[in-house]
Amino acid sequence: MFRGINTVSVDAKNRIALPSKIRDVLRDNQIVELVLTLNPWDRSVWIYPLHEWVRIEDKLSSLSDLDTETRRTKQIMRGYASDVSLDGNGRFVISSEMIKLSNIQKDAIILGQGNKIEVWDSETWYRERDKWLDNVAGSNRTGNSSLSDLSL
Amino acid sequence: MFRGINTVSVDAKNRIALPSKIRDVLRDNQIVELVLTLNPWDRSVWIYPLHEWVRIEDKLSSLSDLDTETRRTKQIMRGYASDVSLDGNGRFVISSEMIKLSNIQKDAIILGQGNKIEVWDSETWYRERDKWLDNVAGSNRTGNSSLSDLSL
DNA sequence: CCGATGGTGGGTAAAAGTGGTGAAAAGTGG
DNA sequence: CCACTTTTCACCACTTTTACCCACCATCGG
Repeated sequence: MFRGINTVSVDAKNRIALPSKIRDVLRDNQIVELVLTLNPWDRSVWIYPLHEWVRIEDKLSSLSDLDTETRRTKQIMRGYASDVSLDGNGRFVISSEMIKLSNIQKDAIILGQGNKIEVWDSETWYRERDKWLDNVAGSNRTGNSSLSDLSL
Repeated sequence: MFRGINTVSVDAKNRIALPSKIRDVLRDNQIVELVLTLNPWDRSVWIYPLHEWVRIEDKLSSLSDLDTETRRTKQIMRGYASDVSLDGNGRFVISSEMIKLSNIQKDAIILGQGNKIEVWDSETWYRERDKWLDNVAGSNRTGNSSLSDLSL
């Protein structure tokens, strides 16, 4: 569904314009409601179509409240989820809280990632990308268990 | 149902304004009666729609009184439960007793959590959140039990 | 060269958030 | 039972934030 990479800018009012390619996908699939949340591993932002997010939310709700770590997972993933509404120019507002967490500066990167969209601080993205590329180039391919299944 | 995070302030009269996003959900679902109680595990405040609270109250009632820990849970959760009424500006009063128990200072955090709303002291929340984030960042993704089942 | 489209910046009216006052109600002591 | 004090709650007023709208610029294609 979502694929490709785009550079976007964050303006003084914390607005980010969704690339028109992405908006085309949303229109073609009649997706009007989006939900934004934190990707805690990369500290990037995830944007899901609502129906996809509801699926995840339901799973979270079914987890127990007795274990502290699990409770925190629920609290943070659901707590940092917020509805995304686009203005007339296809822009959405990203809260300053989320800006801080994801360290997004003036320039950001939007990555299409199948069922979701990722938003990264551009510098962070390039650094992580290069780190991974360098790492992969030098290593033996079979060393990574989850990748070894791929026939590329 | 409830999701998202908001910062709110507690004024000199112990009033807290429910964020408009939350109020929208209440209106859309025709929820007018709310019940507030203590979340004994996190020392935060839980706010339930009345019909949800009744369900929990029934569950609590069905628990045995023989085990001390269970009895205390019943006593605290039911004992500290009180009706919440909103003023014309969508604010409710939190008792000074509850303030003390949850250590809520001037700044508080409101978290949407599915069938309920949580209210935290902001400093406590950020500390707990950062602890969890650091933990997630340091661990391999598959190492975290509560997250491993989620296909995000 | 010109028009269409995507991206960017900014102004303004409306809404949300916050602080305060006064009347009513509840609580307390004589 | 009454008088007095304290608390509570509904209402008003001000400040800040948000969202909507319009205008401009840059780029691309005909």
